[in-house]
Amino acid sequence: MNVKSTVEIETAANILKLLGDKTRLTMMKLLQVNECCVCEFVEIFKISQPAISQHLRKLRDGGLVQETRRGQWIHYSINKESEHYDFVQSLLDYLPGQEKYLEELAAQGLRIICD
Amino acid sequence: MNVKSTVEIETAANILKLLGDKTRLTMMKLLQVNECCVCEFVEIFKISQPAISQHLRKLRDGGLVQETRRGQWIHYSINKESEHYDFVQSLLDYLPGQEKYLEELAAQGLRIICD
DNA sequence: TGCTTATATAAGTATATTGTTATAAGTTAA
DNA sequence: TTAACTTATAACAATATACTTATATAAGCA
Repeated sequence: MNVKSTVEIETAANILKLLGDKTRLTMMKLLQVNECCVCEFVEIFKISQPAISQHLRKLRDGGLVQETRRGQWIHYSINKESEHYDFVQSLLDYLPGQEKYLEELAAQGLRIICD
Repeated sequence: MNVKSTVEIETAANILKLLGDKTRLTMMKLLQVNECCVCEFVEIFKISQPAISQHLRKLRDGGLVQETRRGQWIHYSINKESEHYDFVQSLLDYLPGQEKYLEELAAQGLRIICD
């Protein structure tokens, strides 16, 4: 195992605050293994589209995710270039997979509409 | 390496929210290697004694730390029996040691007053 | 162009969080 | 018992957070 990098306390606290919300944490766990379209998050979570957008903005402002526009859709993915990628991944590795949400979408035929 | 236990998303979000505060995160990092008296935290952080007490209560209610009374002093330590001990430790391992605070106390002769 | 769809931003509100000061409760010792 | 000391709790205020609805922006298409 490589030497573990350290994260300054204040920086770490900010990251943990971002992840200390059920919606954002679930988003991050989904993004750990799948790129997701905003419209998918809107289907998955029981909150409004602006609320989704605001959560994603926080994650993006914190450098944890990045966005890619594909036509009229915007896909979010983990920012692998983040200075704190290892730290975040090690946290996410403790969480159970949240693929159930994607499977539900697939069952409803909603998974592919923005691919 | 042993199989990693998983922490339910909601539980993890609650723990991360607890740790997503600079004061509490620093407390936890200190407790990772030292038992600390409330009075030491009061010296270390630039907030009132009740504010310290309220942070410690949150950590205790979350099961992350435990208290031991020693005469009129109360010492806090990491709760090694916590179901989420590994998860929390793995986070703390990414943070730089905060011994500087204890060294400052020692330099002022305040480290031993409640031992 | 104008219409539809996807996403972001603005503004407002309810609640949560983090601090404060005042006070209570528990321990020690005169 | 009374006084001094340590810590916790209560009450409150300021600020932050996470929603909501309304609206703006951007892309795709008839």
